[in-house]
Order: sequence, then C-alpha cells, then structure tokens
Amino acid sequence: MNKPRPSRKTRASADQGDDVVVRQQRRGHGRVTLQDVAALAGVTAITVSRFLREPGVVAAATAERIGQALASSGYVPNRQAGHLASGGSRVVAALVPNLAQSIFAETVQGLSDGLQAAGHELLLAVTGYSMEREEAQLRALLGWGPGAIVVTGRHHSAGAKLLLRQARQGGTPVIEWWDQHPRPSGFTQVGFDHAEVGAAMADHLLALGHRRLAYVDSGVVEDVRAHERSAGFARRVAAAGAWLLALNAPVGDAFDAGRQALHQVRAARGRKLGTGTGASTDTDTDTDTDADISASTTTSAIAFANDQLACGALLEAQRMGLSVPGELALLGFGDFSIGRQLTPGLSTVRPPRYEIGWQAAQAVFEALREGRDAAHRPLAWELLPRGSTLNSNQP
Amino acid sequence: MNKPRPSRKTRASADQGDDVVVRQQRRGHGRVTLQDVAALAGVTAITVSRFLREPGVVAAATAERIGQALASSGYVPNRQAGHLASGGSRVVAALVPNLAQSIFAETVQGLSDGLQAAGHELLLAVTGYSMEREEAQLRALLGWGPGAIVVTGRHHSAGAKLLLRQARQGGTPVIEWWDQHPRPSGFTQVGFDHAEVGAAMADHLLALGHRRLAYVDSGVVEDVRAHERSAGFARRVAAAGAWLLALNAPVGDAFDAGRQALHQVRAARGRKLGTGTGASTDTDTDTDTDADISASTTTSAIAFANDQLACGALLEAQRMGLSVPGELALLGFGDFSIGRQLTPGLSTVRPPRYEIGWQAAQAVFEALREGRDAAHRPLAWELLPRGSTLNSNQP
DNA sequence: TGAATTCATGTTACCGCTAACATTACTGCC
DNA sequence: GGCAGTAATGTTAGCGGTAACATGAATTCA
Repeated sequence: MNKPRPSRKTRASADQGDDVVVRQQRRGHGRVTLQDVAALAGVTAITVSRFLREPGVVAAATAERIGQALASSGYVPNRQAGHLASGGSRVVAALVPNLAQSIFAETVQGLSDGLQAAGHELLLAVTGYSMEREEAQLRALLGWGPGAIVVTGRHHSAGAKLLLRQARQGGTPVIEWWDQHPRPSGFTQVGFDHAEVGAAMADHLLALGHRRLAYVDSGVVEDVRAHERSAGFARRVAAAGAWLLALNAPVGDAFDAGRQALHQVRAARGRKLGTGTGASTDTDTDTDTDADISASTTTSAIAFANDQLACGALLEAQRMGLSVPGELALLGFGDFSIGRQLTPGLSTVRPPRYEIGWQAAQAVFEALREGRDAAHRPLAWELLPRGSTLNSNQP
Repeated sequence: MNKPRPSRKTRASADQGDDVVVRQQRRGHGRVTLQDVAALAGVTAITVSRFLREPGVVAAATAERIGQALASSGYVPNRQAGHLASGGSRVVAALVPNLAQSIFAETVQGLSDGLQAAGHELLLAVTGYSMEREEAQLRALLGWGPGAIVVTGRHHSAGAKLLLRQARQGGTPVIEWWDQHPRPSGFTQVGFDHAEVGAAMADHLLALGHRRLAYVDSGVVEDVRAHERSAGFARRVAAAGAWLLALNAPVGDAFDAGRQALHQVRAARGRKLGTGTGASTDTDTDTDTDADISASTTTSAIAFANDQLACGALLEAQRMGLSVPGELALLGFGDFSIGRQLTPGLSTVRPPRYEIGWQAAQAVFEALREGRDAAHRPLAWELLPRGSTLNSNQP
C-alpha cells in the first residue's frame, strides 16, 4: 500500500520552461486510463471508448490492436468518470430492513443474480426496520445517481417519499418490493398483498372448524407487512364471527419468542387479552361474539407472523405434551426449511422470496428499456397445509 | 418518469447569436448541482463544497445562507463527480459466496452497520461459491474505485489475486474475512482458522470417548473453509488413532442432505466408505487402525460442516428412534438458532458471524486512517456442548 | 502606521470518460 | 474523374465536483 506513483506526463507540461512557474499537477488514482490504452494502441481515447461499448464500430485491424493494448495494460474502466460523462448508471440501489436470518437475504440474492446477468451492480443498504434510517440511507445512495432504486414495501417517511418521487421524476425507476396493494403508491410494486395472505391464513383455519383463534404478530413495530397480514387475518375472523386473540411476540430470539407466545396464548384461556405492545390497535379485534363459542373455551389454533415464531411454539407444544394439531393447530409464514423438517410439518405460507428479487431486476430492465414505469408484478404465494394444521385423517 | 427537463442556462450560451451556430448543450441528470446551490446562496461552488466537507471554514453568515440554500434546493451531492475529482472513495466493495440462509447474511449486516456509522457505503456482490464469478465481480467492482475491498477467504483465482494485489498496491485496503491462516496471504485477515475448529470438534468427540467417527463435509466443492475444517478434524482423528469415515453431503436442501448423510453413515456400518464426490481426497483418511476398534463396530459420533446438516440428521435420528447421544452423538457448526431449540440441543461451534462483519469495517477504517495494511484480527469462536453430544449424566 | 499574517472566498485546471460535431479516407456511380 | 455517400477516427467541450493556487479584506504586531 505505497502511495507514491510514477508521474504520468501531462499534455500541458512546459517541460523546459525554467522561470515559468509550473502549477503542481493533480494526480489521479495512478491507474491505467483510457488514454494509456489508446496510446498503446496508437489511437485516441474515444476510439477505445467506442470499442469497449460497441466493438463492431471500429475497424477490424484497430480492434485487434486495441484488444491487445487492453489485455497487456490491465485496464480497469473508471465507472465514476464514465457515468459522470454519460449521465447514465448501471448501479441499482436496494434497501432492505434486515439481512441476518431473514427472508430478505434470499431476495437480495435473487436481485443480485438478475442484475448480474445484465452487467448491473448492486448497492445495498440495510435499514434495520427504521424509516428514519431508510431515509438517510436513501439520501446517501442517491448520491450515486443509481440507474434504479429498489425499496422495501410502500411505507416510507415523508422525506423518503419525496426523494423517491424526485428520483422518479428524473427518470430513475423506483421499485417497491415485498408489497402489492390495491391502492397504488405511484411506484412499481413487485410482491403480493399481505392482507390477502392474512385472510387466507384465517380461511384455512376457519375451514378446519376452528372458532377460537389467536394471531401472534411480529414484535417489530415497524414491520408493517406483518401487521397487514395480522389485520387481514383479524378481519376475516371477525367476518366469520369467530373469536380472536391478537398479541405481539416478545422481542429477542424468534424461536424463544414463539415459545413464550404459546404460553401467553394458553394463559389467556377463557379470558380476553389485548395486544402485547399496543402498537397496532386496529388488529386488536377481540371479536367476542359469544354466539359461536360452543364447546371449547380455549384457543384451538394459532397463526404466526413468521415460521420461526411458529416453530418455536411447535417445539414448545411438543415439550409440553400438547397434541398438534389435535389440541392446537399452528400456522406459520415464510416457508423456511426447518418447518418442513419438524414432525408434524409446519403448515405455512410460501412467499416468493427469491422470485421477488429476480422479478425486481426484470422490472428494472423493463423500466430502463421502455423509458417508463414498469408494470406491477403481482407474485403468487402459496399456502402449504402440513401436519401442524391437518389431521392425518382429514383430506 | 418524464425525461424532458427545463434546460438550465449554461455559461457559454451566446443567447442572441443568430448566425452563430450554437453547439447543442450536453445535459446532465437535471438534478440540482453545487452550482445551483451556490447561485442561490450568492457564493461560488467551491465555497459550498467547503461548507459541506468542513462547515467550520466558512464564515458564519455565509454558512447560514448556504444552509438555507441547501435545504430549499433539495441538493443531493453527486458522489461520482466528487470521487472523480478527489480520487478518494467512501465505497467499500464486499464479496460473499452466498446470502440466502447462510452465515454470511449476518456478516454483511455487521459490515453494513459498521460502515454506516462512518458514512461509508456498501457495494455488494454475490459470487455463488465460484472463483471464476468472483474474479468477474471483482473486476466490475474495481471500476468503482472502492475505498476498500472485502473478499471472503484467502483462496481466489490467479486473476483475482492479481487484481487484489494491484488494488492494494494502489493504496486500497484489501481485507479477507472468514479466514485466518498461519501462512500469510499478504492481506489483512479477519476471522479464524478453520482447521483449528475442525480439530477442536474432533477433540470434543474424542474426549467423550468416541473412537469411530464420521465427518459429513459440505457438498459445495468450492466451500474451501468447510473442507479445511474437515481436514483439521481428520488430522486430529488420525493422530488419536481413531477411525474416521469421511463423506460429502449430497447437494440440495441442507436438512434433507443431513438426513441422507445419516443413512449413508449408518449404511457404512462395518465397512469403509470413500468421500461422496472425491473432491477433497486429503480428508479421506480412513484411519482404520484396528487397534482401538473395541466394542462398537459402528460409528458413534458424526460431525457436520454446518448446523443445517446436523439438524437434519438429528431429526432423522429421532424419527428412526435412535438415541442421541446414547447411540449416536451429533456435532454441528454455525450455531443457528434452531440447533438450540431442538431436544436434545445440538452441540455446535459458534463462529463470530456478526463480529466478523463489524471487525472488517473496523479494519477498513484502521487501514484508511493509518495509510497501511490493518493488523490481522483473529476472532474467537466457541464450541458449545449441548445435549446432542453430552449425556445428562456427564459433566 | 504599515508590513506581515490570517481568514474567507474566488479562479483555474483537472479527475477520466463520452456526447456532439468535425474531419479524413475510402467507396461507388454516372 | 468528380462528387455524393459512407465508414472510421479525431477534436472539442463538457459531466459535477475538488486540489492547488490566487486574491482581497480583516486582523495582528513591531
């Protein structure tokens, strides 16, 4: 790591001028530049530039020499200069709430794979489920003049929304992934409607005859999508006139949280319980229409914001000797491998984790190609009934 | 997303020149520039530039006006131009083999968190455990003139090594994470010695009296670090004169692979078995010193390349009615939550997943601050004995 | 009080590359 | 053979910032 580099000769250097005060030359990175390659090949920089972008436009003989010059010099193009000059950019900025042990890791991988194939690059920022941090990150990323921006969900701070609108106005495609909502946000959405998933989860349990349900929501206050699933679940339960116990998972390790949540639900036997943190009051619909509270006075099915919570509860239920799904049915979200491995297998919803990333990349390409907003990409999810809700003697 | 923008007036425009052919102006991104802000504040661009980098150097009154101009204009600095002009860069390029459901996700998060605090940005590439792809990615990332480069492990293609050396020569810190080897690679290493981990895993099982061991290595051929753990394990087993069955996990879902691996190990009862793919022949040390093959002729302990494999095997063992650790001890690597949740808990090694990312960021800062290579950062891992190897009546 | 110094800001040139226009060499054609 | 048309390459002027040097006003100090 030695800073001093051989001083490349510059055009305007008055070599022999003794009394002429020579302004100290500004030095670049010391890397090989287009100029250097061009000199090697006996052409000017612009010819090499053309060759790099469209090899066909230069004469065959020239192309040959340039090719050799490139190879022998170890030239690495300076993207900053290129993008500055052309105004374009092949960087895609993506923002995710979280990466560690989350569904987003696979989505980022899908995006990365998709971009890769087209020679785009990925600038990634992790917001930690904080809208404030998202806005700051967004501001920083915008400095790179990204060719496109991918943000998670449709809920952002007012400042972030402004930045996104401005970017879009400037011709930068903005894509919201992991969400899809009837009420348009103005940006291309690649994902699915979480309220619908929540409703489907409720339907599944209701169809199996459960009338006293519980929903364990994510303990992360800003995990808006989890709350939407929760709300969708609650509405459907209310519509069916069934009984709902809604609570939020404790913070900390998700498996442990699931275990604790199970105990909370069991402890609430026979009595109503509010949400844990009171964050999302609208999901707190304890639809206690006593018309239908028939035989069982205790919760017979629990749905969870994610598979980790559900698996924790499943393992705890087994430890307690509770029969699943006989005494208690459990339903997760996310379709993580582990859920399929347990016995009974965890019923869950499979979101298109990887697909969202891949399709987001395709949406970026579409927008850049067409010069206008890409179409929404509603992606399919799937409810996977397994042993934690289905008795073996049921269909 | 409408391209046409109001044409900002340029300095050299001969507004009234009728017969003077005016060269078509080149247009930028249409975004607010430093010039615009400066004009608003009644100063020149350089003053605003100074204010942004070091607010103290401009007069209080000027600072006030510039601050207002910045706020009202919605200025977003153009990093490309800035870095081009100054030669510096606040981007850190990081390469990981994989993100989805892997230990690297948390490491990237650690890096992201560390960089964030210091106003650096993260340019991420996923190599898919392919050295070829790593080299291509590296070449692309270098085009951004990153302020530092973080690569996974110390094994790279010849071309990639050359690029890294060149970058380092040019003053760009290069950091290798997730590895730490006595033989220096020339770059700063942030991680631990995987062979040592393998040895410790063997020691743990040997100390418990196991003499017929199996090691299930990663099925990913290019997962060099897993192979190093395997080799370290094998050496220690050989040194102890115990019996080793080494095999590679099948590809596919890691839990399923673990299940299958268990059957393969059981099927090998009494006979030797080569490695599955033959990738790492040096781990294939079937140290069949029959001196010590006493009572049991069947494998009594299996170590795995990762927790997913181990958990798969643990669940399968339970399904088969095998007693763990009575008939079979199981040991994983990675310390994923799930291992702690199962009964018995999975004995495993906890690598400093998040810490590696965070410390890599610190190493970047150190290198940039000191102007030379940062010191190696050997990080501690920990073997966590749990129920899958320890009988409850053992200490 | 006037020269030296400091402080605040401006001017110029340049980072490395590419858009727009210019030029040159080569082709075909009547 | 001269001229239009085309193909290949060159020239110029930026993109939006910042390093280096310059300048003028305010301040210090002998």
